[in-house]
Amino acid sequence: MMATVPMTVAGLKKACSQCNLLELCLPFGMIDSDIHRLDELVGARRKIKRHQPLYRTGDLFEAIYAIRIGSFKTDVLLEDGREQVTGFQMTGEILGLDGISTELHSCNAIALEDSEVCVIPYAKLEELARVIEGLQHQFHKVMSREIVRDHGVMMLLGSMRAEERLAAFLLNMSQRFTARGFSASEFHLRMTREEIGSYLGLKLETVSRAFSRFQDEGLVAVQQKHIRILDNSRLKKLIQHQPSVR
Amino acid sequence: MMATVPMTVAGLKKACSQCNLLELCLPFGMIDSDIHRLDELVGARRKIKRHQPLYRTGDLFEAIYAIRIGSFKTDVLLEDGREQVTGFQMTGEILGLDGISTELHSCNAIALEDSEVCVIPYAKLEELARVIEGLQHQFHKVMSREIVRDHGVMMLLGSMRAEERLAAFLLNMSQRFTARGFSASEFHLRMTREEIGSYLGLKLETVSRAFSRFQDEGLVAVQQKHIRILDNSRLKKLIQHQPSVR
DNA sequence: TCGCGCGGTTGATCCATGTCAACCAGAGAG
DNA sequence: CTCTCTGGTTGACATGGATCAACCGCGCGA
Repeated sequence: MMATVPMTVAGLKKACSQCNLLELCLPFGMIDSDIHRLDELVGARRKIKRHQPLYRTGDLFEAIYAIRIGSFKTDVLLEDGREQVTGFQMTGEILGLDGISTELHSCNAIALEDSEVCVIPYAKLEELARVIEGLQHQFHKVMSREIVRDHGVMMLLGSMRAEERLAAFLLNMSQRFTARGFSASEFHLRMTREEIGSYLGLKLETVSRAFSRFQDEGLVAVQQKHIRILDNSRLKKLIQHQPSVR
Repeated sequence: MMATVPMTVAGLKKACSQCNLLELCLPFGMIDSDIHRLDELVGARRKIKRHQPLYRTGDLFEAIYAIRIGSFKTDVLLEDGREQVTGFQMTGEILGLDGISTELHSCNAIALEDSEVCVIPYAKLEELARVIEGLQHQFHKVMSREIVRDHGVMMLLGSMRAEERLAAFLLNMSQRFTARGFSASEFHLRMTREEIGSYLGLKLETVSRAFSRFQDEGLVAVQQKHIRILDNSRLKKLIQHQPSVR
């Protein structure tokens, strides 16, 4: 059983230019001729089984990863066992940026379902970014977007109440599913209540109760991991309506 | 009254190579000959008065900034007035990375005291990064470090209790003062209790009470914004000792 | 097909932190 | 030197979410 499945060179030569995730992934916004030059960038593909790590805290950093199939969570563990989920990633999104700063990964990336990633050797990426302006710029955008996203999560964790957090989470998921051509109003969550809770800074019971309340209020229909958003606009209002009128 | 104070070309030509913040700032780790080439990068310097913004949410992104003198906070505002401080920045640290992704700044950067920054035009930075490998790499490291730092804050906000958060905050400040050649155990905070609270996801009263409790316990001596750390190791233990033994 | 176990839901109670309010101290203005 | 204002401290009380515990039901393996 190999965890890593290198592909033939022939199979890889067309990695990016033929990929249907182009719109979401690193090559976004690049001109066609440059995208063809990207094909040499992707070193291999790697399949990761559900619950298996793509990388772990402390692993040597050598590559970043673009998700082709499936989804992941990233988390940070404290010595005493506490876990903080720092993000959920879906197809087209980039994993591993945390490793650049120290050459060691600073979090764990765990597959939420059987998944597959493109391995992008970091040295080669830097090299190519020096000659393909579009790649350089897009890569910087991807990192910056991650920083902005993190600020959003801080906002969530620092200033919002439980139901606001869950509403924001659902709307964010919905928006990302939409961007991938799936339904905005009906989707399947790949993570457990506990993982959602860890991400949102809540206990799983609180997440569960918030789901139930949303259901009672007719905002969403919840059946385990299957979510149907019934009242998008009321959900949106929930987020930025101050709770106490003072 | 000009907010922006462009310097003479002569004054700028030596911007980075003569700067004593070299060890902390963008040029870190670069070889001497490259650092000299950096001198052309810094476009101007800008002085910012206490409480004034370096940039605001929605401002067009054109440059990143390296802090020469002083300190800043960055924050995100919600429509209903809630504020989340996303970070405090000191000399040598880089501001503005949030703007790359959308070409618009996505947070406010406010001076906590009279400060001065080096303006680094982003277009020029990308251009130089394509020819100076060391600059490219260091720039990526800076962005990655920001992402890792953000994950740490999420950990704080998502999984730690009030006193743990404050302890982590104090230790982080101490470590950063040390890196700048100041005392590790005695320093002056530039931000208010409310700003600390916003950063840590707490109300100012809770911050104040935690300070008082630390003082009672002999961990630190607090006099308004002046902090003296008396028992570093006990402070450290506070962070990762699970509170409930179950 | 049945039984087991994990993930999810719900209820009762507790507690950390928020809220509201009073007061205090130092800094800056007149 | 005093007044005032802003930031900080402290106390009393309220509450959102955590904790603990019971139970439920779906999916998987035997």
